[in-house]
Amino acid sequence: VINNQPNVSEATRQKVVDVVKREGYFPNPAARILVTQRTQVLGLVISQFATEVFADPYFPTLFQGISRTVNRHDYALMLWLGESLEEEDRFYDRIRHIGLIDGIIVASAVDDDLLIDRLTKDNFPFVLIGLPPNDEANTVDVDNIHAARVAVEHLISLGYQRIGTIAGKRNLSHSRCRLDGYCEALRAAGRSVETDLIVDGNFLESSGYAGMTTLLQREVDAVFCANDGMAAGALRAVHEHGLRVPDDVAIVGFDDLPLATMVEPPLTTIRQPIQKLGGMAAEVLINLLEGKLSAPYRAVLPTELVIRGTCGAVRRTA
Amino acid sequence: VINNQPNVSEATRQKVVDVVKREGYFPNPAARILVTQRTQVLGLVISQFATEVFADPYFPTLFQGISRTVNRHDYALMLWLGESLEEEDRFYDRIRHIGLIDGIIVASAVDDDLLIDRLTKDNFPFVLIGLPPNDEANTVDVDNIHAARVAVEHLISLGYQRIGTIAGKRNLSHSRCRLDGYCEALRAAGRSVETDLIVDGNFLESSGYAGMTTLLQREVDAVFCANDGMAAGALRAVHEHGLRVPDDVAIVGFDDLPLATMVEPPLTTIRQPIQKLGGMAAEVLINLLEGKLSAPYRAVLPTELVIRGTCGAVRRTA
DNA sequence: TTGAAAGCGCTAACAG
DNA sequence: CTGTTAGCGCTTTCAA
Repeated sequence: VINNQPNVSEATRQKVVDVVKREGYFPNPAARILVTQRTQVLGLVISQFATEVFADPYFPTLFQGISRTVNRHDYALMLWLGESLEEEDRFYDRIRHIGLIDGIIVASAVDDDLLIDRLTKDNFPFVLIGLPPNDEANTVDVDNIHAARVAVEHLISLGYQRIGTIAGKRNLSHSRCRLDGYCEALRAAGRSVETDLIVDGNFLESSGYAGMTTLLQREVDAVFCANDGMAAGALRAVHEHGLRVPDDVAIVGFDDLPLATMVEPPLTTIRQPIQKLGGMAAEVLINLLEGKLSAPYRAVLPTELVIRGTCGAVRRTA
Repeated sequence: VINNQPNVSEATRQKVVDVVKREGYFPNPAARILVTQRTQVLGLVISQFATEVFADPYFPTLFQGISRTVNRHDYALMLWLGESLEEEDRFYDRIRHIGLIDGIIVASAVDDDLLIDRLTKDNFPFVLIGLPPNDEANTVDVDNIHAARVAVEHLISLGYQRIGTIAGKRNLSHSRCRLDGYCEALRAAGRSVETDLIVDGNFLESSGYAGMTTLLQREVDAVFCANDGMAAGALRAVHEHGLRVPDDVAIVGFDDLPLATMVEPPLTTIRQPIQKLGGMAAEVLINLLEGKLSAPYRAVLPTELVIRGTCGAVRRTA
């Protein structure tokens, strides 16, 4: 009766339901897990690297998307934040064997992530938010290359000449793709990619500030930042150098977080559907677990260029 | 052997350890839970109201503190984000009975939170981050009243005359305490509390902006904001009105989030040890569960006034 | 110090 | 359609 099986008479069902109500009965999940071998719990893993950017609203937004979907399917969600790298071994075992989980969402993996390797080798179900690291992995992502390309093409179409970029850490597929998109756009427009105009950041505001300080010396007139946080830092650097945005320097960000509308001028940026990305990851994982989808499954969500105030109108023609 | 019991010979122990290694054996957690009645899992609940402010770095920071402590004790962490209020009933049952958890950390409860009532009534172990809602509750918090008072006293000591405040939602103990502290400081200085100078916010940047816009019309020369996000909004409003900070208007925030140093001028604010707050909550809950602490347990963590650039030097004397 | 046995609360299979 | 039973993998107790 409890599990809504079809072959019970209405009378019996009613009787049982009554007793359940009266006694406040709940099935013991541990016993159920023991026999079904299913926990109805998903694990969400944020690897070590990400903890430094963890305060970025990107993650909470992702959580909300995941949580909503997980709740709707009557699953639960276990959270694992990576600690130091040395502990990764122990970390993996804990997640995998003590974790009581049916599958894992990996929210932010670096290249050659130990976790991904192990998961793949052990054939444990997981969905990665990012680029597929191997042929078997299930992934959910946006097309970062395309999105970045759109951003930079926007800059080009407005007539900017020396377009730099502040990239994220190179061991992240997101960062590399956005950088690739930047290069593609430049080449497609018949321009050369100057390595001088590519500086490294780490997604934090401070690194955007530092990166922009460098780029300003190299006389860029526009910059594409791999996320909004760095774009905000870049904006601050431009202002502190006594220059104006977008008159002297244009800026495009990536993410479209709330802060994009809080800075002055508001940020032109690429919107990615973060919440949906999380929801989709959870949805895919659950469907995979329930056999409604077969691995490897890949989903790509659309992005959108949001034009605000950091790029100005069309200005010069080359 | 597995559970490190004392009465096993070294030889046997070694033999077992070898086999475990070789076979890659892990005890089945469900079976263990079934018999021990302990899951070694903590639940972290963020109630419905908070989801709107969830992107504020406050929560990720709290998570990190909790997660670290939880990991160190070899516990795991289950995450529950509140959904719509109508669902609260179902939500409670899920957390409580399907949740596989030994205890709960409630990160942000509103007054008369259904969850708290139920937990208390059911005598289920939990730790609340905030003010004790009843005599039995275990809590971890900072002294918000005192902290707010220090903030406003700072403003008073610098000679500001018309000091307003942008408060958070009144159904949150944090908000009320910070407002109380504001009032206390004013009264202690022999000033009257003008209700005109108290405006309501919701912890979001936008509400700080709106609140400041109102307060500017009422000609404040200083404002205490219940969090840094609103302080950033207030700052934006002041700038857009063509006024300068701190020359025309002084601002004090609360939290000391990274953004405090990212705005211009950097924010004078109250620093609260968010990560420690989370760690302490987890620590207390675990100790409670393991009988090393007895309920009700209360911890109060210290805060600190961080002076930066939004309050200026001493200027006028009354 | 070790081995054997009971039982945690459930689901699934099968007999009535 | 309903009632009974075996067994999931562990911990705990008790006997050897």
